[in-house]
Amino acid sequence: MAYWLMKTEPDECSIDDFAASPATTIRWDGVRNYQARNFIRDMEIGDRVFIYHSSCKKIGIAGVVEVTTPAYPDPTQFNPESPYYDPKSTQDKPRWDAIDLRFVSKFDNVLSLDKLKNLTALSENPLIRMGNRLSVIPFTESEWRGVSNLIK
DNA sequence: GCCAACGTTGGC
DNA sequence: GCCAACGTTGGC
Repeated sequence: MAYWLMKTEPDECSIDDFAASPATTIRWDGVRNYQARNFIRDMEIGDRVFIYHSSCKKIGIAGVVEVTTPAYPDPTQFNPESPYYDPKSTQDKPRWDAIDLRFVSKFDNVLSLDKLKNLTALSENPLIRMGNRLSVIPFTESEWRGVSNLIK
């Protein structure tokens, strides 16, 4: 099992959307960055994912979800109506992948970026580096544990 | 709303 | 294949 962090603007999709229907999966689509896509392709069923709320009031990690499918072609890339439409994608050669996620837990309080910056376990993690724009970030087990230890 | 960081595009 | 221009991300 591997560990990850995915960023989202809570207006778009937040931990509450997962918590609202804990038995249902939500498709994580619209990733349009090659590095992030490659990480999505590495994901496996059962992997754990921190949900990170960005560009909002309470910036930080809000909870945990799990991967319920292997990566598959992101349907929004084929849809001209979608903001994520990519005219260069074809059914034969899709460029972008999506994944399905299901609720695991919501933190009582969002674990603030400030606290994450002060966590030694994360000192090497790109999340806390200034100007970092990667929306899917792999976590080592010790990074994951370091964050999880702050929740309790 | 500002602006630094940085990925992507496109002309050469 | 270089690199300037441009667009987007995301914290503040």
